[in-house]
Amino acid sequence: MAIESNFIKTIMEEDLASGKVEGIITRFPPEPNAYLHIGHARAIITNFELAKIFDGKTNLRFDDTNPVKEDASFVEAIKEDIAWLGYHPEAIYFGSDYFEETYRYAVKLIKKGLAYVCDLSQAEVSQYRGTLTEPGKESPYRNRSIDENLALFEAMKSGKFPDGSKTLRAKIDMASPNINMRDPVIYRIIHIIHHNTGDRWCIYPMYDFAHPLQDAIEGVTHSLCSLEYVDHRVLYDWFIEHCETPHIPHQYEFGRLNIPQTIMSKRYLKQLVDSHVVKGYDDPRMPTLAGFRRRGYTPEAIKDFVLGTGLSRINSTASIDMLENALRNDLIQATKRVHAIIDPLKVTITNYPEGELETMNVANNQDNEALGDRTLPFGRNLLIERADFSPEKPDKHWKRLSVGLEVRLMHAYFIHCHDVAYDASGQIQEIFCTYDVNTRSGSGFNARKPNGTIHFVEATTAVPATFNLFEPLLLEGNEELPLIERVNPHSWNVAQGYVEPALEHASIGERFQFVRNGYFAVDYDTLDHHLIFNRIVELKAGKGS
RNA sequence: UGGGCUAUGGCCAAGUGGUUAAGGCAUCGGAUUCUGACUCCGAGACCGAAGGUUCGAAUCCUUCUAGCCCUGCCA
Repeated sequence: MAIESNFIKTIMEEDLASGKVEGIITRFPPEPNAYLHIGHARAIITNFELAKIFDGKTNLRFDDTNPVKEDASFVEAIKEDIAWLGYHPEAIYFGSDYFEETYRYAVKLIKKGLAYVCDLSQAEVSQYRGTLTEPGKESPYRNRSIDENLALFEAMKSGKFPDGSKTLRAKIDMASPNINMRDPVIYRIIHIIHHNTGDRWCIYPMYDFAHPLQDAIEGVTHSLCSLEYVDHRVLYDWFIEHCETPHIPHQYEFGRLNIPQTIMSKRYLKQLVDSHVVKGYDDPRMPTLAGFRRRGYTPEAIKDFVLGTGLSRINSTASIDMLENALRNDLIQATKRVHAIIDPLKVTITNYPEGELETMNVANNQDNEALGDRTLPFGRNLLIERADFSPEKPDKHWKRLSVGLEVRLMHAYFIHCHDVAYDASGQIQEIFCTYDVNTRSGSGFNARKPNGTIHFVEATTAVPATFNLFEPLLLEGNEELPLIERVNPHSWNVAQGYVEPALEHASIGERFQFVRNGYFAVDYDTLDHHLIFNRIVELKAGKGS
């Protein structure tokens, strides 16, 4: 799927046409303080796809200007997720690579009388800032001389002052209705080891100051970000203008993409991991890209979802159906369609000779010859899905097996049920059927129509398997409750069942359509010849079910 | 009257003055089917509200309403 038309694409086309820019350069700038989640996919895909359309470039830039929150381990995880999505950045940068340059721009602002060292405490700065409806007051340190500011800033840089004792602030307008313009702090003192620059620096630029400069340094033409930065754009432009960067980038904002009941906040994701509600950021129930990957989602599906969802200046909430539909669309042509019985019910074919077995040759995917074919055993002892049998036909829409009814076993024969055995507790233990030799799959038999088609597995050759039927972690219930209590506690259900022998050597990560049971992927934790499958997504329900 | 952003069918979303307002998801009918899957037909909005400009407006203007963002030395 290609990117749909959207307002940013239009802007780029116009900029190119008018000669405002010569080429498109975008960037994806994550802060390395958590794993990427499905919400980030929109930003990643938008930046890369847009640049691709115009034969431009996209950088990956780690926005690491706050060493107290960031960690090198996240850098690797983020790189991996982006590569998984199929994107290869033109270059990988760190905001911290530009600390020297950023510092020089700060000095430049001081020299122009546009920045000053402020001794106000954090609380005082907050007080002086005013409120949403009242203007702020100017800092008493606002009019220090340029020389004094230069000396003080130099001293800040060389570690003469403790954390929080001083800041460098841009001198703009304490009465601005836009609070971001009320002399924003642009440098703060933090004595800590930075994951990239070690102890070389003890002053760190703020996002608002660093980001436009990073964009300028890299030659970014269209700096895309989310809606909450709209109010920051004037500041962005102010820094670009007054720092007189050789290159002038522009910021454009778009809305975030949410999924209902899904946790889309780094803070909460961290909480789930730290509290062991999940087994890690890549737990298959997590809405992280790593979680989706582990669960068996394909990057193509995520891309199609994001692209199909479009882009606008609205924070939108796309239904999970869209994501699942994108996944099914990808999987339906890419996966082998095989048989698995998740909740087995014994079937004995009473007129089939004991001890005999025959095999059916079946295509792995009737719509994709490239997937080859396999053999499927058939014999006297079979297993079918418990839900595919009812002692009596429940209603006229029933298209499965009942006593007195005949159904087709997919890729095999018609069977007719004539008896049911119950155990002591009244549960159905086993059913007895006869088969019709003339109805063998592929024989072209069409003398009569079966009541439906169900799938099966031959009991003596079937391979035991464990099915993880988990649901993604969803938030439910009272929004007042703590997050941990709102997470669906039964999100990981396990079933023991069987798969056909062809799957015995399935490889980790391989995906299948289990006919009538949905799509599954072989999980990482394959144990002792015992296959484990994660359910990725269910088949569409269809009418009457 | 702090500032900013947004408002198109259940959910996304094209559309930037001119035929019956694209498309996807979901839903509901129907056909087909060796998966009740897939596929294939068919069905739905007068564009937040009210005015106004215009021969003509979802697209321009006015007013109103609703939602979201902003008072980190976070990003």
